[in-house]
This record gives sequence, C-alpha cells and structure tokens, in this order.
Amino acid sequence: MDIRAFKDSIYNQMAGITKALGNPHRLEILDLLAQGAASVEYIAEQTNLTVGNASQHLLVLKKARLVTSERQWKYNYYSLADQNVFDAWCSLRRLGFSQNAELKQLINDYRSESTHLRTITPHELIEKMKKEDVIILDVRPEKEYNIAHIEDAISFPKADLEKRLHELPQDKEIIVYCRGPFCLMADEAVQYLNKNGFNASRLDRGFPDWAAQKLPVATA
Amino acid sequence: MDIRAFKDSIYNQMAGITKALGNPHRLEILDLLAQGAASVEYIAEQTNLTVGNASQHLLVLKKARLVTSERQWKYNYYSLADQNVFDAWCSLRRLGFSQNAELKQLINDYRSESTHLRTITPHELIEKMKKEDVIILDVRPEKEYNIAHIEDAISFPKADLEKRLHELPQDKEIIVYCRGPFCLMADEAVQYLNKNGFNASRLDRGFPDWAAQKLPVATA
DNA sequence: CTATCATTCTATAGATTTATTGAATGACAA
DNA sequence: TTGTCATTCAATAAATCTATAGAATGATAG
Repeated sequence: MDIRAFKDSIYNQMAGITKALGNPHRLEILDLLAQGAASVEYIAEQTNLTVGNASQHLLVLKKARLVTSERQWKYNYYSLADQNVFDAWCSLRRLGFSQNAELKQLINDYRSESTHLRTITPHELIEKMKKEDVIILDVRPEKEYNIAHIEDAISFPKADLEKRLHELPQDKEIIVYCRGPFCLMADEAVQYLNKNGFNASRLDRGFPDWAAQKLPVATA
Repeated sequence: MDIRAFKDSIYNQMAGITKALGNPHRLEILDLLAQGAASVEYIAEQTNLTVGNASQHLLVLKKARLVTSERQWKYNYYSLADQNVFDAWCSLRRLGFSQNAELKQLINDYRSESTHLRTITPHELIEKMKKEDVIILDVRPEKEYNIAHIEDAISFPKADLEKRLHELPQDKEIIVYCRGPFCLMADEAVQYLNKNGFNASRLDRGFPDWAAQKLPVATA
C-alpha cells in the first residue's frame, strides 16, 4: 500500500464518523443521548421523528460506533458509545458558537437575552451548597432525571411547573438546570419562577456537562 | 417560533458544520491547513486532487466558516478559521482512535509497530533541550517549515533525507517530527536514520499540536 | 399456538453531494 | 491592449442520502 492509499483509507475512516455526524436529526439524537440511555420510541418522541426514521438514524450512528444499543425487556436502549463522543460533541458545539453568528443569534433571541437571566457556574453552585440552603430543580422530563441527576436536585419537569408551583418556597434561592445549551427548559422555568416572585437563577451548564466534570451525581 | 422550530434551526446550523466535515478530502484539507496557510494549488498537490475539485471543497469549508481565505499576489491562501477548528479536529481524531479499531489497525500496520520506534513527548523534549545537545529535524515539506516550526528545529524534508544524510552527526541524539498522527514522514525518517546508524526517535505529536500547546515556535 | 408490540428491514422516489469538464473571472505582466 | 495564470463558476451525470410506507423479525404475553 502506498502513502496515497494509506491516507485515503485513514481519511475515509475518519469521514465515516463525520458523515454520521452530518445530519441535524442525528445531532439532536446524540444531544439527547447525552442525558442517558433511551429507547427508540422515547428518542423518536423527543425529536419529533417517526419511529422508523429514528431507528434508521440510530442504526447509522451505531454503524459509525457513536452509539451502542442494549436490549432490555421489549425495548432497545441506545446510549453514547463513550465519553469521547460527548467530548467531540462539546467541541463541535464550541465550534458552532464561535463560527456561526446565526446560531448565537438564534439562541439569544429565543432566550430573550433582554430579560438577563442570572446564571451560576457549577463551581459557584458547589460552594453555595456548602454554605446556604439552596433548592436545585431538574426540569428535564422525569425519565431523564431517573437515569441520573445532580446530587440533591429535585425532579421538577418543566411541563408540570405551573401545577406544582405551590410546592416551592419563596424564601430560598432556587437553581434550575436542564439538558444543556440547546435546551431552553431551564431558561423558561427561571423566567416563569421569577415572574411569580421566586428567587431563581439558571445553572450555566446542562446535566451532561456537570457529569462530565465528575461533579456529584445521583442515580435513581 | 415554537420550540420544535427553534430546535430544528439550531441543529440545522450545527449540521451545516458537521456536513462540511463529512467528507474525506475536506478532512485531509483541514489536517493540512493545520500546518499553516496554503494556496489552492499547494493543497491540491498535497491531497492529490485536481485544482478545480480542491477549490470546490475549499469553498464548502469556507461557507461553513471552517476556513478563511486571503489573496496575496496571484495566490489565494486558505487557513483554518481559528483555534476551535483545530480543537474540534483533535477531538474527532481522538474519537476515531477510540471507536474505530480499523483506523488504529491501519496506522499501526503502516508504522510497522513491530519496529517499536522510540517516541518522546513534547515535555520530555523541552527538558532534554535544556540539558543536552539534541538535533530536532522537521521532515515536513520546506514550505510548511517556512510558515512556522518548532524553535531550533532544522528543515530536513523527508524527500531529501537520503541525499542530505551526510549533514547529520552520528554522535548526537536526533528527534524527528512531522504533521501529526496521520502523517508518516517522521516514522519513516526515524526508521531510515536508525538503520543507518543514527540515534533517532520520534516526537509523539505533530507540529500543530506542539503549537496549540503554546510551546516555543519560530516563524520564518 | 396466536396476538401484540417494539424495532428493523426493504423498496422507492426525491433530494443532495460528488467529480469532471470546460468556460468565466480577475489580477498581473508585457 | 493582449496574454498568462490561479482560481472560481456552471452544467452535468453518477453516486449517495433521506423520508416514507409497509412488510418482516423477534421477543413476550395470554
């Protein structure tokens, strides 16, 4: 094999991975799987795909070894193949934010930057937890909370926020988190809480980023 | 705009980047541009593409803002848009090595692992340079050396190795480096040098990785 | 066994991407 | 001006990717 053939093979193998990443639905699926294992049906539901189509995309990801699947009872659970997949996704996200002005714009618009939500870093939250009595709300769907969540966080799905508002104290600081930078559930929750007289702010990272930093996590 | 439309936009923007990455020729181009700016012609030559085809691929990369171009005299020089692009590429490379057994295999086979080339880390090299009189050889094409190279390294292109062998001393340690993990020039050079009675080993990183770590670099 | 259900497979038409060819552009030199 | 040269543009056919619909699989429950 000459050098050219060698290089062609190498870059073809690499492109096998990047091709699998080159589709919006598959990126959304990876972003979702960063929360933990999920069945085809749940993935399809969360991404607005038909089950058949979601299955197709999952098989593409599996062929590129970005995800693995494991059958449990009637369901096939997919997960990210390993930490490197999430790391690469983070790297691509950073790249997106730095190169793509429209992306930044889109997120700022939707988050209605004008409202200037206060945010707090994981490090600050850890310090605060030591000193004060803060309430941490996980506003992701309960299924994702059940797989794993920040230690001492309460499951408080965005969907049930209004209904369960009375459960929350007005006199304690509330910190809210969700899936990550492409997820708006925490932003919307904080906005709603503050409008209703609570003292809420947003963790500036999603759960997967917290977990990737090896910060304290609880599993159901 | 509802949440679904928002997510579709976000992931479509991100996929704009990953689609641009989803082609073996474009990956090879990025890997080459990590060495520094290069003209379309040089890129085409190094990647075995026709100039027209290379230009097409470069325009795709440019549209995704992964590269920028600047005209100088008759030539259009392309470079990586910024550090995040190289970081993402490193992340993807790591992903490739961890998920893709064939990729590892390909490289090990070609490097003929059997010969067990000694390697040295950037940190070790820095320490060694303080104490001993080592010779550092940059075996990349001279053009790439001229853009930037490891401080105190000598340009010694792989292609001229045989011809210029007499210039090297047999009694000093020789450290060789090239473009990076997908480049074999340093491996081949080390093998050839050792076979001819020199004391050579390979730096375990390519030039771009050295530069990304902010280690001392010299520009022509 | 039959029925059910989650998932995967198959087939297909439509959309996108690719390499190639040759023409067009636009800077520079004579 | 005219010619040269590097690069880009435009057009095309071949290859690949995508979503959809419906059939097939394979595990579980009755």
